[in-house]
Amino acid sequence: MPCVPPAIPTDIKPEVDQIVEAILYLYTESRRLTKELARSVDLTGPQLTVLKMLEGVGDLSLSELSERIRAQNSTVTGIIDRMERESLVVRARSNEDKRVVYIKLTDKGARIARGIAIEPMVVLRDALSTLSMPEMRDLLKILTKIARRVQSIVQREAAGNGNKE
Amino acid sequence: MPCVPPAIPTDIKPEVDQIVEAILYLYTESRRLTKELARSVDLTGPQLTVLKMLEGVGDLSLSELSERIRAQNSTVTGIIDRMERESLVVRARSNEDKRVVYIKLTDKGARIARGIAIEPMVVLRDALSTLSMPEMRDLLKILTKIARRVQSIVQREAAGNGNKE
DNA sequence: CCCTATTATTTCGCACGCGAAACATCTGCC
DNA sequence: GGCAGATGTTTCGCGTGCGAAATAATAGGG
Repeated sequence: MPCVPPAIPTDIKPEVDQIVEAILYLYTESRRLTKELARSVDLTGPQLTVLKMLEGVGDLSLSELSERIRAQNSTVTGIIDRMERESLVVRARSNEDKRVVYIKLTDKGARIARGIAIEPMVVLRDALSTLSMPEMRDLLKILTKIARRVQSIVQREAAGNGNKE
Repeated sequence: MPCVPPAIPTDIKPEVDQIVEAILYLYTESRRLTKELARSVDLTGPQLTVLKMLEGVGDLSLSELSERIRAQNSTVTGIIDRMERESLVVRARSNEDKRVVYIKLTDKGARIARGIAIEPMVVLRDALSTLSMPEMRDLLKILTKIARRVQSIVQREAAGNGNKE
């Protein structure tokens, strides 16, 4: 029989399940809606995210972009390929370091970005903004706590995989 | 400047952003980790989810399954194709209604499901279970509130698209 | 200066994930 | 009984999304 370290205590299981369920719902539904809205301006969800990101913070290298939208480089390469095909962005090789590629909005891309009122995860944002300030702070505090805990687990995991001498 | 109907009030924007950021982090990181763990038993993330679901609630039609794992039928068809290829599940046409297909675990599938201690979204579950009971209740209450709000927006959206005559 | 390790990006193969259209079956209504 | 519309599933095409390997360029030690 395999080793089973964590195993969630049964007395809190229902609450945990419900919370997970709620987070899954919020994430998938918001994502779906955003995608649908993006489609009305001929963009995909990730493309909208990239467009808005570049509009907000300016040119980014492909790695910086991947990190910010939480995707692998190989994924972003594909997204940028398709956006370049649509003339929404261009790739510009850096002069200082010829390995890095900067992604820049074209005029067309910038124009479209300006014209779009849709932010990624709109529905979630709208729903959140109906909360009272104390609720919002409570929520943020608890989520931050969970995130820190997840982060520590992730790091431990990563370390475990790395040290395979 | 274009018309921007919803536009989140600027005074709460930073909080909203941080909350969205946190939820995105929790979701993507948990998903990634689960996928990685699933890989150690030669399953993908969705396949693990399906396996555990069938183990927990028994046979399901393809539609029921899609609904429960929050995916389109066409997506689940593909997942089941691959799982059938690996002899983890079988399709069984219903006798009462020959349109519906029941997905059943094979012996092999059931055995593997029993042997796996990994639940979908493990990391998130583990992190959640470190919260105090009041924190958990607060969190659930607020998330439920948000989810209801999202749901009402989604429904309004759906109605708007349906009535197109 | 050169060789090696590192870093940035791309390529490849595969598994989702979706919407639209096709297909099969069922239901109700005549 | 027959047919029109509804329902369950699959097919198709396309866009992510990932990890591993390939490629290109830089940095650092000798």
